[in-house]
Amino acid sequence: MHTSIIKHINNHITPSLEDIQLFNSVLNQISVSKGQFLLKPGTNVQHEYFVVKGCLKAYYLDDKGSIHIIQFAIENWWIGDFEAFYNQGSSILYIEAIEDATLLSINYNSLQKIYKKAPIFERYFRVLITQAFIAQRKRILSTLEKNTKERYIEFCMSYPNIENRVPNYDIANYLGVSPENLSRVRKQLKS
Amino acid sequence: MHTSIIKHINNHITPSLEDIQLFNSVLNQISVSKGQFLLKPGTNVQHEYFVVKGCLKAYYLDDKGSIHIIQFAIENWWIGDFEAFYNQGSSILYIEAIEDATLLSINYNSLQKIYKKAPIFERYFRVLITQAFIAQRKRILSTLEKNTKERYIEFCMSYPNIENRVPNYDIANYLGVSPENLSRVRKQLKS
DNA sequence: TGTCCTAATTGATATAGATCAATTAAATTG
DNA sequence: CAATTTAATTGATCTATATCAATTAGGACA
Repeated sequence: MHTSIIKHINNHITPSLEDIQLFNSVLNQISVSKGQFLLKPGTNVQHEYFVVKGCLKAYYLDDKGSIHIIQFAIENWWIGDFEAFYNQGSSILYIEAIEDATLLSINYNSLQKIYKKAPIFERYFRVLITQAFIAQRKRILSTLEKNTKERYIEFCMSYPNIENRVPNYDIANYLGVSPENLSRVRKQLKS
Repeated sequence: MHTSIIKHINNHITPSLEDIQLFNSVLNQISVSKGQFLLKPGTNVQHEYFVVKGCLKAYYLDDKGSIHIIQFAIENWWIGDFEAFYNQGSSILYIEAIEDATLLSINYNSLQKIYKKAPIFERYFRVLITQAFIAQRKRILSTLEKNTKERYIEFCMSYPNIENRVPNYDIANYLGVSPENLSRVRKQLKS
């Protein structure tokens, strides 16, 4: 039994034991070490991933060769190219481990079967996506409303302790500012 | 029967006739005229709204008194304070009609009952929220990646014909730029 | 149809943050 | 643990866009 994800599920829905066993049975455990990729653009996306241990980032590489970080994921977060997974298309994102990581993967077809046999999992994923939606709205509002300093503070609070797990240039990238600028902001915050 | 929303539902799921009738039975039709508010901050959010006709905007008013537009909605879009609705909390958003509008509202408790009796609607809303999630991710990426001109073009393409329905200062606000700047950008695009 | 009000445009200036370049600090690795 | 690579900091400019102020254009309505 993959206890960490089951705990996570039980925090959101109250499935029967059979439901849990069904869900548990389709999970696969994966390890990636720091710097390795879980996903690259062009790959057909068959899986979403639950983080048991470690830290990862999902990013987009644009035409000009610039990276844009979409999401960090730490313990008990789901990560993946959600759009491609949902449309069963090919990925536009890189997902790279920032720390050695242990993950659980779930396959698209397995998930569809689960929805059929145990529809309560529709709710689980609806709740998760709703929360992710709300978090994104916060991020958009934050960009519109706040300056770099305020957004850095907000970021540190919403991803607890992440500033010690993720390089600053990644945080700067996530916030959409230059590493130099973030460095100056952090200096101000110290004093 | 509220045909426009039923058509919309049928585009996403294949419910039984009874399911449809159940859903239809809990909808209420509402009219708001241009400039009127569908929702204001502090209100307990009991409803989400489907736009039958018209155009609306949802925005947040920050501490400094600045407005930030979260979303426009035209025909066949859902609008509301999704976070507050989901948490059954009080609104932080204004929703205001930009044109005279006809809407269908659904009540939170009714929706919970529908989820129980006709769980296929869990799927309907999961799909909608997933699409909204994806659209938001695009908006975040767009902000990170593109300059004002590129984002204005992208905006016009993704909300078809909206530049003729919505004032430019609202579009500027949505994009997070000043009206003056957007005006200059539009001038460039003409030539 | 003219008056009033709101929106859009244009010009001049200010500023947050980007970029470029150099230096220092911290992590990796043989 | 020394050597090398990678990240963070600092300083000096540059630039996109904000802000402020004034003018023009459009729409709504009496």
